[in-house]
Amino acid sequence: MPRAVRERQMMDAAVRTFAERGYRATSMDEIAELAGVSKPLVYLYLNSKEELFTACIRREAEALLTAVQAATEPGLPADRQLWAGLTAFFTHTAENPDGWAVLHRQARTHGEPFALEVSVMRDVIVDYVAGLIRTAATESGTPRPGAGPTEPTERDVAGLAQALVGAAESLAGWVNEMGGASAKEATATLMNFAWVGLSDLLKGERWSPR
Amino acid sequence: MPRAVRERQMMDAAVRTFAERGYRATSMDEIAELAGVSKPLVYLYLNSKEELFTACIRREAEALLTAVQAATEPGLPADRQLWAGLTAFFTHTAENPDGWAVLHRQARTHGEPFALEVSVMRDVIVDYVAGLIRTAATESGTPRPGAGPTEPTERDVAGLAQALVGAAESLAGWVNEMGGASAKEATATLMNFAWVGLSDLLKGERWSPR
Amino acid sequence: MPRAVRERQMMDAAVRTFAERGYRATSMDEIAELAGVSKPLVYLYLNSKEELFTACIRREAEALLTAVQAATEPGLPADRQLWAGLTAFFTHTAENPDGWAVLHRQARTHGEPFALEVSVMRDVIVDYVAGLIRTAATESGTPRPGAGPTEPTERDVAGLAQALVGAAESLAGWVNEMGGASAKEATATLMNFAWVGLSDLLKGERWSPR
Amino acid sequence: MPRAVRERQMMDAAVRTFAERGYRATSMDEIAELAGVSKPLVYLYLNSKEELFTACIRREAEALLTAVQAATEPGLPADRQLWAGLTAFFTHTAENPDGWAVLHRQARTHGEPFALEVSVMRDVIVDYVAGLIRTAATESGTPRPGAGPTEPTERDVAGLAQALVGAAESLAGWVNEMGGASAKEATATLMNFAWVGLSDLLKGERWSPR
DNA sequence: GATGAATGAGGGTTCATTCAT
DNA sequence: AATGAATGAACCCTCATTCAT
Repeated sequence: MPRAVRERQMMDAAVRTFAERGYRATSMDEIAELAGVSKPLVYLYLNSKEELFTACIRREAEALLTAVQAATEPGLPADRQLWAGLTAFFTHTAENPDGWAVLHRQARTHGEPFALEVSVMRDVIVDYVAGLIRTAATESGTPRPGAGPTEPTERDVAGLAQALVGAAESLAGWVNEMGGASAKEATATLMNFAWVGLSDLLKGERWSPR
Repeated sequence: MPRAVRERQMMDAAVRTFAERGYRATSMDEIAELAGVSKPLVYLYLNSKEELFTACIRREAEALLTAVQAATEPGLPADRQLWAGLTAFFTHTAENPDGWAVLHRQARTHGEPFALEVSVMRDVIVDYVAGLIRTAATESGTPRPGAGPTEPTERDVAGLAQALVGAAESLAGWVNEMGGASAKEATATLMNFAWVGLSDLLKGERWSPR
Repeated sequence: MPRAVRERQMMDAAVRTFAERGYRATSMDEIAELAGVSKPLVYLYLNSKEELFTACIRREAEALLTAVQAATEPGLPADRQLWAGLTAFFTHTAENPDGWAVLHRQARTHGEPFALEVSVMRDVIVDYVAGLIRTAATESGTPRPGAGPTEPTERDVAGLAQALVGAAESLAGWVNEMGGASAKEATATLMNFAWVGLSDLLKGERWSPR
Repeated sequence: MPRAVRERQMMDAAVRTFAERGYRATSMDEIAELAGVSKPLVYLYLNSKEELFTACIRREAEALLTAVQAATEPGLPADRQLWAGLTAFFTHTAENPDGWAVLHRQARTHGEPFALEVSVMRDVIVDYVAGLIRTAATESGTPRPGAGPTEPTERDVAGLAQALVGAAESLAGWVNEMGGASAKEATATLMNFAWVGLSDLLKGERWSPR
């Protein structure tokens, strides 16, 4: 059996087990057995538990990023791009619950080396979303006359992007657990929730205490 | 030294270490050393690693819930309540980053017994937020004439609450990491992001593709 | 509460626990709790686990020996003495199953220091029984004319005594476990089994293969 | 080195150490060192201390039973069968003192799971002996005229078998300790002690107090 | 006379990792 | 290309024992 195939089997087994049990609670024996190979072979191909976990993170991160990027077409207006990206995101995480668990739960909980790996990908996404928000601000045309400052600060944009991504992550987990809610539904919820408010925000409306 | 004091020392050490390393990667030796006691004493007072972790989760969950509940006054309008709750939430998590890490990252990643513990608390919060949204829908008065259906379905409300809480959780991490943003800023970001859009949503505006 | 009483409570608890769990599996905590005192008090009175176990062995050995010796009257014929002794033995072990378990099972299984203690008592009994057998040989009068050598060798006597005591010990356990069989029944069984054959033996009868 | 060989080495070491120190006082380190392997290997092959101990008990019980059964020929008269069995028993226990110690002392002292294991074997033997006694009763021909009831009750037979086996067990220890007495001598002692009296017993003679 | 507080030491078990084949 | 055999190190937990009060 060619090496590439074997490697994929091992990583599939690893992702599944890491997702279920967590990094520390997963033993190399478990992975080897689930992959149907002997333990030394796992070491021969993937060197160590740490490298194996890192490889899993990278593979799943890349798969997720690719799925999202493939769904967005640069030419479209910002809201359409966000809509497409969210749909792809919810679809992919629903189809790859283990990969998503590894990225979202496991990688971020087991110390710097791994958290960093996924943090990079997350920053790429957050930056991308921030870009969409900025574009939307530009597209939104003239602010309502007499309204407050329209241009959100960089810090505002960063916070908004952060919040939007966080909300999406949270919904992804919810969709997986509750079942029922399709990727489309989740996307609609989030777009309504965020975009409608966002557009008002860009027109200068603000909420403030009292 | 009296037992109660020692116990608190141990749990402080435990929360800190669990937050940093994760449940499995934390050794009882580490906790004992950080608490300045011998390992058997930890067992004498807290019985087992599992019980210790559970005790940490419960303590931190209670502290967070108490902080949030103490900040909200039932009489106020929904948006003011949400604002007060969010402020308390961001303040508390910023002041207790380790406790927050245990609740948000560690407890949910290490198997049923622990995840359940924190899931209960989260559900309480999500339900509370859903209640606020429902109240807001009632308070919001007459819908814009000619607009679509105003009353959001139960499922909508649940999704919105889920997304809002998820966004808040995500921002809590961001606040902690980035440092600069104060609890007030984070609250403002989130209120603007969510509430402004929410009110439009309640008036019947919807975002839809195309 | 006077020291003597406390000490007896502790040793009662110790005998019971040692009998049930064995020496190693019994913890000082268990004994202290069952005795209703604090652990340091046990150490104050009985110094160490080893000394405590030894004290238990000695107390129970003495009680058993005393019970057996009190039952036998030196003036009687050998068979009556043996009968009286066996009755006392079965009665005492049935009434003190824990003490008997400590002597017969635990003390002999947990290494030299303890095994020796009980071995001494056992040797006293075996020697006493051997004496009875020797007396019986003398009392038995003239051997059947033409028969083989009547006087059993010292080694024979020792072996017989050993076997008799072993049989008694085995029956004691059986009586305790099966219940039902009273001390009298056990004694009768053993006397019939051993003494009848013994008297023939002394008359020169022997069993031999072929 | 092949697994089967290693396993036997480990069990040999285990039997020896358990016999000397007892179950609880024996550490897996000790066994591993005596077997000349590392501790993890012991666990890899034998799973746990408990299973290891059980395996030892089973192996030794089987070996003893096999030795005794191989020595007895079903066709022979009862006394010859008993003689052959006893000889085999004393020979085997003298040649395997550690195995005998594990069965007779350790297994019966360390709680239900183990005691049961050896209790089964002992019951097989006691039943077998009881069968021999019953056969002897039948073979013994006409009772002495005018004597009391010849047929011993079932309870009598059980008690006699119990006593005989107990005596044998006790003598086995004595043989091992004293060294000098060979298996043949021990057998002779016991046959004289028990069988001669037994035959009189079957003829209706009884011992009774006074 | 009695105890709450505390620990050094050791035992059962698991695991990531390597080597000879 | 693949594995059976083997281990150093670490972890959870328990226990006999002491001291200050």
